[in-house]
Amino acid sequence: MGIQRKTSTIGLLLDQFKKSNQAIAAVELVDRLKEKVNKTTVYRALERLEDDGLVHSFLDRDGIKRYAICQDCNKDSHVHDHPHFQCTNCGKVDCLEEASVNIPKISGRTIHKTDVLLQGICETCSV
Amino acid sequence: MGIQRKTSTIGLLLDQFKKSNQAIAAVELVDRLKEKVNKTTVYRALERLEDDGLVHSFLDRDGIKRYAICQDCNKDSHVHDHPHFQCTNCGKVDCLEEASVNIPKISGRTIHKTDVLLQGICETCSV
DNA sequence: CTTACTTTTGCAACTGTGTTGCATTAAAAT
DNA sequence: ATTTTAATGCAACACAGTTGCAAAAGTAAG
Repeated sequence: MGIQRKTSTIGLLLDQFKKSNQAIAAVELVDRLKEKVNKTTVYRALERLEDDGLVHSFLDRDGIKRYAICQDCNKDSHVHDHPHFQCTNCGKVDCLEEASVNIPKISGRTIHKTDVLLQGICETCSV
Repeated sequence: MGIQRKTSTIGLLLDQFKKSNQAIAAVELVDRLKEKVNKTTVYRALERLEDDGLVHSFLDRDGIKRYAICQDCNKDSHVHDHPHFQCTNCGKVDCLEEASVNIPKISGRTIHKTDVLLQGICETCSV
């Protein structure tokens, strides 16, 4: 349904995304805002942000829902073909906007969505 | 820890995988065997099968754990770089053993595991 | 075939993420 | 200021998967 009203929850969430370029777990956002906003509200506000193309969501290696800022999306066009990277050491997740993954044609099947989750060691953890 | 004893649970599970080439949800297996085996036992037996390289597991679009037969794995070598395909209409999931996805090098990060979940319409549903 | 040893199982209770229904609050339009 | 309806809080729920522990069942040894 998208965002109809500018509420404080929406503002607080956008602030969180501005602080870093990482994909943040929904539970993490619930926790960060727990003094100010109810968890149901956080989940529902994230849905609205996603409907409007401001953020996109995906599941990480643990099946936990994560949200990250969108670069060039809006209410009508959401394209998220970029892979995501999760560090197996620190657990952080990044969008790899610059990397493109080539998906081969699969006979008999029509592909509409591609989810790529790469796992390994990030720069910070590889010292 | 792997399989130490040939139990009926292990046999029942392998039978299920022999029936089709699809990736079966753990909950689905629990349900199929619910008259014969306790759900905890199913989860633990699947773990053992995976340890021995007989099956591999991954999360589907809903974050549900699915298991599928391995082609050429064993206790020491598990390689599962093939993509998985989930039909958005019927929900079925297949291993695309033949398709290979090309993952670009990512500067500063070492990739150890690649999970690719393609979503779209399968042959049966596209009529 | 009996015994001893250890893996596997069943049960019950629990975790954790995410969802639902409903009454209340608060944007925003009139 | 009043009305409208989106957004919120709360409590209860849903559901996949896990844990601890006692009982059962493989397996090897005698």
